Amino acid sequence: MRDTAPRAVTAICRALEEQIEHGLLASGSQLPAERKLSEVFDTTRITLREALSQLEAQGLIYREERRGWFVSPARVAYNPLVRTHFHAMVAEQGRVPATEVLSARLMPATAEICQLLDFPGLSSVYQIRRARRIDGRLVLYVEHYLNPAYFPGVLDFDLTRSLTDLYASEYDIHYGRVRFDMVPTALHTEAAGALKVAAGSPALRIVRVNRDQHGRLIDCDLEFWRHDALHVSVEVPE
Amino acid sequence: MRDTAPRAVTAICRALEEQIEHGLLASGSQLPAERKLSEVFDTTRITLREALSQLEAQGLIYREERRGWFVSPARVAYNPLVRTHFHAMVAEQGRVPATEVLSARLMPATAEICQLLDFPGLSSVYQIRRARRIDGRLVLYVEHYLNPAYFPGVLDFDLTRSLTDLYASEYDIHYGRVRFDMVPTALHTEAAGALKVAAGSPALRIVRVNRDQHGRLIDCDLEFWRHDALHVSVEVPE
DNA sequence: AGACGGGTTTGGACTAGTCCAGTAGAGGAT
DNA sequence: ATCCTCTACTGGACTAGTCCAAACCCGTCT
Repeated sequence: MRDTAPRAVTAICRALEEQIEHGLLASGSQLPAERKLSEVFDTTRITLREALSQLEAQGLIYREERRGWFVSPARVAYNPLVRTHFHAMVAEQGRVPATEVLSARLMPATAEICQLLDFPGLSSVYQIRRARRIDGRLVLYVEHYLNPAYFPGVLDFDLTRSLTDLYASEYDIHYGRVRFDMVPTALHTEAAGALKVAAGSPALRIVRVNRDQHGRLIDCDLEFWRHDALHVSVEVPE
Repeated sequence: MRDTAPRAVTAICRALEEQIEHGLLASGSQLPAERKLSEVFDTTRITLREALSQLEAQGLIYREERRGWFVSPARVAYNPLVRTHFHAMVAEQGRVPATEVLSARLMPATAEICQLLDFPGLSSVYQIRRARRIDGRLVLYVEHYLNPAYFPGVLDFDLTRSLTDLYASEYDIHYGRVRFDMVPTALHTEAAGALKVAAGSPALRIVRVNRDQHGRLIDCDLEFWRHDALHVSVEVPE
């Protein structure tokens, strides 16, 4: 019984999965409109959208707000143990990185940031908000919080660059110990807006707390990755 | 305009979030029925369910098939760099672990397993399927694949135990290098069934490939975690 | 006490629409 | 050629239901 009549949503998912796997729908290409698809599968748009959401959760397809559905490109590998940065990491994997600065300012640190950077209450921090792309697709929203004591005048530099490079060349500060915390969750409104996707889409939240070569807490990053854009790869030595 | 009339789904999410954060809905407790909630918020069940799905994506609540919605308990920390196992890890964090064996057998290795374990085609492997709980809640579905050459007769032991311990005490084999690959995705039908949740719910897929003290590939695990059950914590030394 | 049975309640799945708000492209004015 | 406006089309949000099957509770029969 179950095999002869699987639920409609499952059937639609399978059909689309198959098309994608067999390359009939190329990576990055757009799917037909929801209304078209609901006709093709002879169902309502609600049911069809349920199926699309499921494929989105799997990471097979993604949507752009009011533009349509697209086949997800391959994920990039993210290795927290390898000391690198976004541009180098993406380029190494044969993809094209891009960064844009959304805002950069000195602001009062939130309670969360105070805790992460071991600040007393009512401290100030530099906040840099950036959005990053892979092959033109927005995949990452980051908030960087820098300890102003170590980076005077940092806002005057070109913040499109890798901060790793900037720290090294301008302040002679290099990353030492790093702590990562990765949480599968959903995008909050602000991150969703920056990535031009619906709030509540699945995401991977990565909190990085960085120390320099002297063990001092220098900055932390709050990253929100599109959940289908990466896979985390860790090689643990003996 | 946007602030005076946020969309209904967002409003419902906020209301529920607030209740949960302020402890009015205790961790693990059940929410009222969908029909009740849709009355409370004066909307349809579809809209209400949309809101619940969003909170589920965030990891704030979770559902049990045909039983209802519950407030998610706290996540456990998963540190790939610390050589430990499920039971020890969970117990250390003051939670109660449990394991059940779903099946255990010798079977032909799939193409994927052959690749991971560096087997030639048409090889055999031991497959052990298990489901694991934290505080009674099903959170993890695992498939272990063991190289039969190194673990003769392994199926005769109590497979509820930690395999790490079993390897050490019965075969004098200890974990050496380990490779992790973590992918945010959705549960496939089989894993969903074992965890008693809807297929397609968000999940974290972790593939572990393990070597022993001599550098030999001994086994690999395909893990499917409920996405709201864990956060991955990595401490990178200098 | 324990097994069975039947009704109630719950979520699961789906139909058939409406109205709204951005996007993008065609065509005309400059 | 460039800019702009207008429009068709896209997804986003939502309403108002129906039917089904599993889970649960409770009472009865053994």
